[in-house]
Amino acid sequence: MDALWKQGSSCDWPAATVIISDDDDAAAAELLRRGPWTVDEDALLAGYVAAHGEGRWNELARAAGLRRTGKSCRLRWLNYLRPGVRRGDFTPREQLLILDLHSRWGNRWSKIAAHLPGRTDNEVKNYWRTRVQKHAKQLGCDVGSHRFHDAMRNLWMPRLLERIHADDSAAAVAAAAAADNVSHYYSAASPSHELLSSQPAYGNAAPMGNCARALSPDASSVTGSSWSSREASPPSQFQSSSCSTMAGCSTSTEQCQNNGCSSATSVDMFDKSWSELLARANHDDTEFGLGETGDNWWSLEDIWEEPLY
DNA sequence: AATAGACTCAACCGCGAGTCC
DNA sequence: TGGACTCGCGGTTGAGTCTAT
Repeated sequence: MDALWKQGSSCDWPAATVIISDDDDAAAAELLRRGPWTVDEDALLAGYVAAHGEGRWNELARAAGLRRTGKSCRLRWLNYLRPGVRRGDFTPREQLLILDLHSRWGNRWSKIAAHLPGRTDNEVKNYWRTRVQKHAKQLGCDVGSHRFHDAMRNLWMPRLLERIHADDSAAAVAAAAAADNVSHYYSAASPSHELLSSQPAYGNAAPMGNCARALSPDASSVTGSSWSSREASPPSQFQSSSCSTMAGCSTSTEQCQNNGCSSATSVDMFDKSWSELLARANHDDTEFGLGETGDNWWSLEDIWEEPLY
């Protein structure tokens, strides 16, 4: 379609792009808006869906008086207006789950997003393309390569686990202090999953410890081995990490940063430490455990043996 | 302060599958 | 059976924002 694009300055809608069809007769009826949605359009769409429900998007668009395609309405509703849509940075738990599920299913964004309550396939896809592929580029390899998968398993995922443990530990300590009952938490010598069980449930998701299992029907087909399933401790590059202990990261943001960790307020905590870890791995002549894993991909279940809640 | 390049993410596009007539 | 239509998915784009120089 050789459509003519212009800014819709003459219509009563806020400035936006409209399509004028080449067909003169249809032009008047084919004024379709594109580009960012306005508040009015959002209200119109949300109100109509609330009253009549989802589905039949083309018909809905016409009936609601929206100068949008049904496709556009559906996308706007699902990715933005739908109740329960979560916005903002991905938490370390979500990042870890994305890495794991992508290793199983590949670019099945909607399937992956279905296991991240409130997240859309578009968000997951964007996260992968911007964050993950950026790291692959830094490594000079493809995201589908063994090298990158091993880097994720041996560098990225343990780092995320550290962060999750640190955050949860700090939160637990804070909660205990607030209750003026700190000694109870330390003297109980409780395993982490008991400690963390006091944490509020994340969204509507199942607890992550169970999540990796419950949400992975084909988990049995994943046969990859990893350091945690064969060793009692992480690879050397992580044992030597200045931030390899929970205490190293949980005491304070400042200390964490001084120790070489990313800020506790930085959700994509690996961004700032990627180069550092990469350099360390190269210095240690580490090939990301490629030889140890053979042809098998890593699995979240391999490195996440104890429930986090 | 200005500019260029990098990055993010909302939105669009094309295509295949499913449904209806 | 097959054509029209709808839906949903994955890939791509580009405007706005951020960051480095």
